[in-house]
Amino acid sequence: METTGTRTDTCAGPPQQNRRPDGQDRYTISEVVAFTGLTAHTLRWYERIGLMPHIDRSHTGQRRYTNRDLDWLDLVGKLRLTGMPVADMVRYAELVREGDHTYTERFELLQTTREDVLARIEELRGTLAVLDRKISFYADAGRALASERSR
Amino acid sequence: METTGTRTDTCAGPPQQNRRPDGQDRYTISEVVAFTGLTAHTLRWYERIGLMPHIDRSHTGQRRYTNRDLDWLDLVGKLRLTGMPVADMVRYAELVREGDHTYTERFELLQTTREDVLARIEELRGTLAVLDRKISFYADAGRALASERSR
DNA sequence: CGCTTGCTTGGAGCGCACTCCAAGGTTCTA
DNA sequence: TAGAACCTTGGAGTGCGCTCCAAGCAAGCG
Repeated sequence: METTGTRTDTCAGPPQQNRRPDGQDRYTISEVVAFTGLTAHTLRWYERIGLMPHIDRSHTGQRRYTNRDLDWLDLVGKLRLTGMPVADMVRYAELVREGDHTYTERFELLQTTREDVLARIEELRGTLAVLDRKISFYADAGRALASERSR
Repeated sequence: METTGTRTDTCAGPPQQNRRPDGQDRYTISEVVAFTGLTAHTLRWYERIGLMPHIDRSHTGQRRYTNRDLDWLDLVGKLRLTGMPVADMVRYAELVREGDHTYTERFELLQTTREDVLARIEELRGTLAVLDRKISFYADAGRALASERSR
């Protein structure tokens, strides 16, 4: 049976530790599932579309992830939260693979993303203001109804 | 030809005015497209899935939106920005249609949404911190490379 | 009157990000 | 050494939120 989103009982949570020290960091896919909250399907899919660096294999061909891979997945998770399309993340991954001469392009991509995140936060603040107005309206209406009932 | 996302040249922008005063507020679908930035397809689809209140029709059956409808679409737009699923918005619309006795339920739904938005903002802040760290890393690397080149 | 533009409908299609399946090989535990 | 649990692959399927299509009616204009 495929282990799919098993015991991530509580929600996402902060970056899980329990990592092994560098040198003994050869995690199976299901360990990475436990670390990241992603499914094994998604991890393999990320690899297929070029979102992952080359992943080590055991002598029988099973994936063995490293601490570096986990770090990368942390970053991907963060970028995902910003709403960045997977295609853009793949672009970034390609730049990383291409080597040092892509530093400026990566820099620009990150800065654009940063601006997007700031804009998103502002949008959400605007929405929060609207929600707060509505909520206080309903709170007032609720109080009015309650005093109506108690009369 | 279907008018689809015509002259919303600049980006979303603040809530457009140019509304007509209440009483003469009978907008065609293409006017609402101009106001909201949504497509006519999307507006009809919103109606089909129950996300809109009943929309007035002209004597020949064409939609005539009111200022109230525009207000509702503004709210929907804000909620959409929070990532709230359309199904949840439909639920909220149903509660509104069902009348006053759903006040508490609406109140709770809005409060839950408010919490979600706050959590989203916090997530984005976390991502921003990561981005800033990476950006300053690349900025340093860029400077190092520049001084390398100038030697 | 014809022409263009806009609006109507139900239903089909699309892009994204997964999500799952089938069939088979591997690894761990008792 | 049996059996359960886990891993592999390519490709197909899913759910969401639109997005578009075809065929037809309606309104304004020269």
